[in-house]
Amino acid sequence: MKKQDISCFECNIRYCSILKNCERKFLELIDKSKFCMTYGKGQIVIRQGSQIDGVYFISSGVAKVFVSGYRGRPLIVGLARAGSVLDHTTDELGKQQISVTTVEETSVCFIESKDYESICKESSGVREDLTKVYQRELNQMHARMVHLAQLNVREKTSEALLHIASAYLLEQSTEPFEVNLSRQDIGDLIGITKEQVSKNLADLKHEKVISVKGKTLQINDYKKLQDIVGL
Amino acid sequence: MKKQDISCFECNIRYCSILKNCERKFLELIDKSKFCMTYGKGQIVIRQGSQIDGVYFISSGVAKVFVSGYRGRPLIVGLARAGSVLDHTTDELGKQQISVTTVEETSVCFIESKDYESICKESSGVREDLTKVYQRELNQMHARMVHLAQLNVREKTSEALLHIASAYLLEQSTEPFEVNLSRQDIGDLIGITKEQVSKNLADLKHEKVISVKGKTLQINDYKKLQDIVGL
DNA sequence: CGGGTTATTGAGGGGCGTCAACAACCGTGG
DNA sequence: CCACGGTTGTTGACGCCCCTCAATAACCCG
Repeated sequence: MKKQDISCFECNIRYCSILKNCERKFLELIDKSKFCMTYGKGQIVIRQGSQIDGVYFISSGVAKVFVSGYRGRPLIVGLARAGSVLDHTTDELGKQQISVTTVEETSVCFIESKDYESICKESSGVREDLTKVYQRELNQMHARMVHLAQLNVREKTSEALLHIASAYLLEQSTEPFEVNLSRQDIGDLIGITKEQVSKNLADLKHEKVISVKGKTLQINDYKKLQDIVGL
Repeated sequence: MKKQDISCFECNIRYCSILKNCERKFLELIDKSKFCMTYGKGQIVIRQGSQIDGVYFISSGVAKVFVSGYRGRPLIVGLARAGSVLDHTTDELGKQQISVTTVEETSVCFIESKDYESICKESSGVREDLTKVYQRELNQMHARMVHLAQLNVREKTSEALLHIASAYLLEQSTEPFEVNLSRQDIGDLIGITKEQVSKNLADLKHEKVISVKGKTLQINDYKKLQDIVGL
């Protein structure tokens, strides 16, 4: 983990993050109080149970956000990518309720809660965007709950692939891309075993829906994947 | 559904809802712009896809909050009870993303989004509580996702019972109480079939953990249920 | 190149969904 | 009040999906 400050005004996610409508004077405040860090792949950004209270912005890279589950298995509740914000992730006592580890090299910015809250209080731009983020997050979580509850493993595998693609690629690109997630990780995204992931990826490969070679993945047929997931 | 206004100042949930720290002048505003309604059991409060944009407060009763799922099965994402708030339940276009139907006779208050937002903007008390509500909600959803993903049906049944009890009872009361949820509903709370609910309730009954007679349910041993759920 | 992790594939078995038959319950109308 | 049809709940048989375990292969890093 190395520290390297970038100006908020030149940040690549300035216009796609939750701060896109942040007024200039507040962005200046954030710029002064923030910490920027870059983590190598596989490093811990947040550890569940720790007491750091604040907000993290992901400015590049991909990280897995997970909670500890049963019998030693985590559940990956989502993949964070450039533009994602990790907010309100603590309980009432300020203890982190999630863990975050990087999958790629990723850069994050951190603002302490008190600084962030004072800005939220003042800035209607930030507040409105925050509201929308919540709305989307809530609806996404509901969708994922349905997937976890009702899909079979083939459908779950397809769902996981779509989730991964949306974290790694813009739109529905059919470009090959390198994924540093293990089969176990993919399984933990959707609550199935690594063996089932292997088998179902093999199936989808034979059906030419995807191509897999080593860690590179390529999605040839988004429509088919969406059809499998259904709804 | 019948309309019947109650003053916010005399409302039974005034001090346990999200408005508990709402300043007097804002509560006056809410009091003027709100609509109070009482629904009989089994009535629709919100229909997924409808365009009503605003916030609902539950002042009494119990309602199921659900999203449509696969193969005609809904997933009940939670039970709302007195003090619950249904907020940010629409997508960007203002379409409701959840359905809510009453299980008991329940009273709700409704405030239009624009009124609500102007109050959020002004009232730091409301805003802070809202933040905490989000925090809790998010963490609860994560917990439920883990349950959906990783528990077996016996554990899921126990989890559902704890969920129901917390919606119907104060603390961990061992009083019998009447539940108007069908076995199917209980199954839809946690993604299992009604038959499995039946079987597992019978098991728990034989183990004296619960008592069931008709629609009345009694939880004798909370600790045991929590042990079964584990973690 | 070699040891350790990760991926693949198959065999086996059990958990749980599906189906079906029957019982209990509920509101309605005779 | 009982009759009765419709809904809901209970229980069992069956079978398949998917988890577990294991053996082998592929990969990765020093």
